[in-house]
Amino acid sequence: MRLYRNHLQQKQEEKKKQKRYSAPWVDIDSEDDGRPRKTSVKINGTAINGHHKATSPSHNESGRATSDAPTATSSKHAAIQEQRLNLPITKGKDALIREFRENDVTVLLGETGSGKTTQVPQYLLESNLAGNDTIAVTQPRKVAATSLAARVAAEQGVKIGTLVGYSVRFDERCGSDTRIKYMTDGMIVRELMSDPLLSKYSVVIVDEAHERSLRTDLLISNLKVIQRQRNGNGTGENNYSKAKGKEKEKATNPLKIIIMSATLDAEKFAKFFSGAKVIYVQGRQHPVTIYHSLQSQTDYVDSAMRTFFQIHTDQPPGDVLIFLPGQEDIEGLEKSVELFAKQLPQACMEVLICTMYASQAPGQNAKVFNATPPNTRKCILATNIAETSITIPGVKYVIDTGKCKEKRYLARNTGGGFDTLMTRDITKSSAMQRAGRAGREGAGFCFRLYTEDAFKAMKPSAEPEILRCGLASSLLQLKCIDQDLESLDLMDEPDRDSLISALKTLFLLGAINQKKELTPLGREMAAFPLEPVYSRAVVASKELGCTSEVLIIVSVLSASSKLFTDSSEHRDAISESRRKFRHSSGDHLTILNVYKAYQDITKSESKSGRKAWCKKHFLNERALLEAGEIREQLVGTCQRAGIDPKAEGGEGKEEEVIKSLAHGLVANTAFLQPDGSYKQVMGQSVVKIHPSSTLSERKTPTIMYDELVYTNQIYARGVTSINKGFLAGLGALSQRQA
DNA sequence: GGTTCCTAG
Repeated sequence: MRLYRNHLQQKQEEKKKQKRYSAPWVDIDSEDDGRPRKTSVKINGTAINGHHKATSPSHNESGRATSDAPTATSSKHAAIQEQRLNLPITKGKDALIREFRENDVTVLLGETGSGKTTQVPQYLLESNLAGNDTIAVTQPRKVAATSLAARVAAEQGVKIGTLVGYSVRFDERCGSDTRIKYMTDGMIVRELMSDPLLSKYSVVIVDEAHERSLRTDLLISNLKVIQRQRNGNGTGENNYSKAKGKEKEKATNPLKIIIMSATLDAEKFAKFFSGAKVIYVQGRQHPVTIYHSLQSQTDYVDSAMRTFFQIHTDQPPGDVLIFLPGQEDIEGLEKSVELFAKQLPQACMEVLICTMYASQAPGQNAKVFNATPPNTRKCILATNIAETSITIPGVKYVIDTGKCKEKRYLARNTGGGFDTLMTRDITKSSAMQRAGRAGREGAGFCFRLYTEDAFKAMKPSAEPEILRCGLASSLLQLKCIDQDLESLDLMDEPDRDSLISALKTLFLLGAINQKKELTPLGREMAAFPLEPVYSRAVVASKELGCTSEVLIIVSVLSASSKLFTDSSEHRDAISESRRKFRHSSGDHLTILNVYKAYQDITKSESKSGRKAWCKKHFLNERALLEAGEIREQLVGTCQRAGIDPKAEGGEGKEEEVIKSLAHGLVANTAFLQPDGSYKQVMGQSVVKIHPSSTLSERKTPTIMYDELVYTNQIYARGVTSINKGFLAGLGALSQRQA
């Protein structure tokens, strides 16, 4: 395939002639016949099913299903049923049911669009394989859980929260009659703490297991143990009738496990469950023609731009999705595409640029879903958010830079104790997932800004999260159910250093003792859905009488969206506006000021007034709303734990708030050195206050911080000035010698 | 002078 290069670009490229690629792309996928592939269900390599009628894809698994209200008219219901029958998985229904009946553990390998996530729970229910208990279907993301539940409820013709329901943080739609329950993996891991055998569920379906989130991994390990306890010492044979005959206590109802994975790792799951059956279900995806660049492109932002204009000037209509590692590159590319688009000849289609990344305001993100205006091509610049979380309609072309950013925890005893955030090459499965985004609605094209050899050299799939992140929080949760990261049978064992780091953190906080045993304080802390450093602060605030303030601060810090919006464009206006909320002690009390100011506004202003106020002060209202929900939840936890959530230090008691936080952040402290940098109290690292902090550029003698992140340097984020004498009182200094 | 993506009765 040859790509047209226009005059404008040629001028631009003359300087970089040596970098140019003459015949830019190599076709590695010739399966471009414009027809959806035939579908089949294979069991252990054997296809047990034949051809499928070619139809347009009726719905996707990530589910844009909420519009199908359960009050559907009969014709609407009929339409839904027909869509159901046309799913690739439908022809394999009987074979699947047979397999589920015969096996306690099944690994279901299903491509996107196969319908496995919506159909399998219904098959189990309809064939009475779940007995009278509930079928749990876990998801790594909240949106997926809620929208899938809505879709399946519509298919069953019931209202959500009756036969079909969901359970995610802050939102539960379940009743006593709920038999199919979609939930986040975090939710079921929390349930383990009160019901270690998960006795409510007769089937647990772990979806998106290939993503290997920390919570999914912990769930899978626990399921293996639970199944052994509930089914007797099962050796792969069906223990259903055996267990039933015993009529022991209620918890002995048998458990079936279904692991659903998109690709590749299926054998690993099967092996983990001592040779469980693997079933393969093909999906429905339109063909995507993939092109690789002939030479590796070092300046991926620039070559993404050139590739976009090649498509734009040469290819038929269809939107373009460009994958970039982060906000900075997105903003940069946005500017240059804008600039070039203005100089296009009259005959060209217009270019509409949409940007999409998690920290962008929701309204801005939502713009990609607007219909593309006539004679216009959408150019969507996105991070990984468009890879799995969100499906954008209308995309026919994908440009893949092959880069992403990855967070990785560096253990304390290897000179770390902080997260690194680096741009790195993506994995094979990620590259395939990105390419697939071009084939959702019809045949598509993917342009990779890296060579075929570079693709071949990529790692097959991402490292599981358990090898990449801090473990203190999970370890504390496990300790509460008498388990341990060391003794638990895990698919991948975490790093020794990472484990020691987590133990050290919990010991410093007083959550475990020298014998690694859970302390009463640790149990108190574990009740809070917070990082241990923050639950420690909440517990400390009880004595210091300022729980109300600490809950606010900790809630804002735990929210997934950032409180302050950031854009290189209005940098000065932003810092000017922030001065109003600034507290001289640092970021934590500044957060408190912002939250209180917002609370005041809420009393007098309408919804739109609040929104305008946030916009004016460059605040992210979503963060404030989310913090409000978290705070409410924490108030409930406090009440159950016998902590008065309304206890307020009030005016003049700011010191108490800082002290409470310091109980949690003891290990996150540093001293000013003569050269203006900071040195960790515990650890050897030299750190710098992040430029976004109110304390950056100030010479504060002693600081505590929420976290360290290594990007270009080691930055401390969320910084507050702290009294050195008080720090010594917490034992932080003596720990240093130990 | 600068931040991928998720998530917790």
